[in-house]
Amino acid sequence: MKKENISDAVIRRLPRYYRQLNSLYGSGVVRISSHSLGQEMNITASQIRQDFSCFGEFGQQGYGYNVEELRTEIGHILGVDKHHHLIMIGAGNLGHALLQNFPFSQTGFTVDAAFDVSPAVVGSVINGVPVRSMDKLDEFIRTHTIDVVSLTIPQSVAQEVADRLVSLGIRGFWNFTNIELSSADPSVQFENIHFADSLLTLSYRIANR
Amino acid sequence: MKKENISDAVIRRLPRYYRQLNSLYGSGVVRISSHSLGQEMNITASQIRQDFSCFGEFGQQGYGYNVEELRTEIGHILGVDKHHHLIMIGAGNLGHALLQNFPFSQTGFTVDAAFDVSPAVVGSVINGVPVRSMDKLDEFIRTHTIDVVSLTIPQSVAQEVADRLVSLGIRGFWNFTNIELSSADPSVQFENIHFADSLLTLSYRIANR
DNA sequence: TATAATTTGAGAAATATTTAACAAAAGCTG
DNA sequence: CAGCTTTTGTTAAATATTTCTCAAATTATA
Repeated sequence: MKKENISDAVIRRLPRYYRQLNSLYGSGVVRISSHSLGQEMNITASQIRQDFSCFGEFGQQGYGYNVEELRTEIGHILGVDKHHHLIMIGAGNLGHALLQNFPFSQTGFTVDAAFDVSPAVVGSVINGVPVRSMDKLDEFIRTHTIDVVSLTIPQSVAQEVADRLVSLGIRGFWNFTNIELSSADPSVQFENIHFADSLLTLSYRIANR
Repeated sequence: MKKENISDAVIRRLPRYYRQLNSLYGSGVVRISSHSLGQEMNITASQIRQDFSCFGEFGQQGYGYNVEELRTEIGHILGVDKHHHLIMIGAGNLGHALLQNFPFSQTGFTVDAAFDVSPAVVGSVINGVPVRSMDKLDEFIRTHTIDVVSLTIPQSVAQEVADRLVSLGIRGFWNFTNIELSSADPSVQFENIHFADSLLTLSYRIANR
C-alpha cells in the first residue's frame, strides 16, 4: 500500500538497494526474490518487501522482482533521473578530492562550478569544473538553477555561508563540516557527513565489542 | 540504570552530545540542564536523560549536569582518551584531504602511517605522516599495534584489501569506499562513510519535501 | 492440465525507540 | 529555614520499526 509519509529509516536504505540492484543488473541478473536479495544484503526479506511497498507494487507473486525494472523504479524514487545541479563551496583538499573522485553524474548530479576565497585556486579548473571567486557567488546563483550546494569549508564560516546561500534561495545542503547547520525555513534540507562522529562511533565499538 | 546492551541509535547520538558539550565548555558554561541542552540541540530533554542513563548517573537533581564532567564522561565512553592508532590505506586525493584536515588527535587517534601503491606518493610525508609502499604493510602491522585502518582506495580492491587486513589482525575499519565490506569474523567492525548514499538521500528529500 | 512450490503485499504481532509523567532530591528565595 | 522551584532518573505510555504469518497469485513440474 503506497504510503504518504516515508520514514527516514526506509529512505536511508534505498541507496543501498539501488547499489545492489545496479550490481545485479551489471552482472546480467534478470530477476530476484526478496528472499535472495535479503540474503545477499544481510537483511530480512520481510523488510525488503515492506520497504518497497511504501512506494508501490513492483513485484509479482511467484516470480519476484525484475531487476532492471526495480532498479529504474528506485532510481526514480531517489531522483537519479532528475538531473540535479550542484555547486561546491570550498575547493580545498576535500572539495578537490570530491571533484576528482566522486561519481556525480552516476548519482544524477552535474557540478556547475566550485567557489573558493583563495586566489591560489580561483581561476583553475578541476576535473572540468571551474573554480570561481566567492565574490561571484551571488550573481552565479541568481543566473543559474542550483538544487544543492556542497559545503567543504572551514567550520568557523559554515553557518554564515549557509545563511547567505539560504537567502539566495538554496534549499539543499550537502554539509561536510562537523557542525549542525540550521535554518528557520523548514523547507531547507541539510544532509550531513560528519567524519568525526563516524570515527567516534567506531572508536566506541572497538572498545565495547 | 546502567544498561548492558546499548542501541545503535543511542551510540550515534553520543558524538553529537560530545561536540555540543565541548562547545559549551569552550564557552565557559559550567552547568546545563537536559531541558536547555535539548533546546540547543533540538531534541527532547527526555531523550537526553534516557540516553545518558544508559551509562550511569551523571546529573544532579535540581542542578542539572556539570558541563566539564559530562564532557569527560562522554569522551571516555567514546574512547577519546584511549589513544587509538590508525593507519591509512590509500593516499590519493581523499586520503590526502583527511591527513591535511581531519582532527585525528582531537578524536583520540594517532595516524602512524599511510600506505599506497603509487610510486609517485610512496616516500613522501603528508602532514607529518609518512607514506609507505603497500609491500611493507604486512611487516608494519606485525610490528605495530594498530586499532583502526581507514580505507580510501578504489572500490574494486576494497574487499580484497580488507580481507588481507583482517587476516593480519585488524578489527576496525573506517571505510570510505561505497560498498558494503564484510568479514566472517563478527568481532570485525566496519564503519562506513558512503558519500553517494548520503547525496542520494538528499536528492530524495529535495524532491519530496 | 492438475498439483506442488514459490513469492508477493498486507495485516497482525513482536520489538525497539521515543516521549510523557512523576517521585525524590537538590537548589533557590525571602 | 520553610516553602517553592528546578531537575534528575526511572517507570510507564505512546510511537515507530521490524518481523511474522498467510491468502492469493503466479510459476514450475510431472
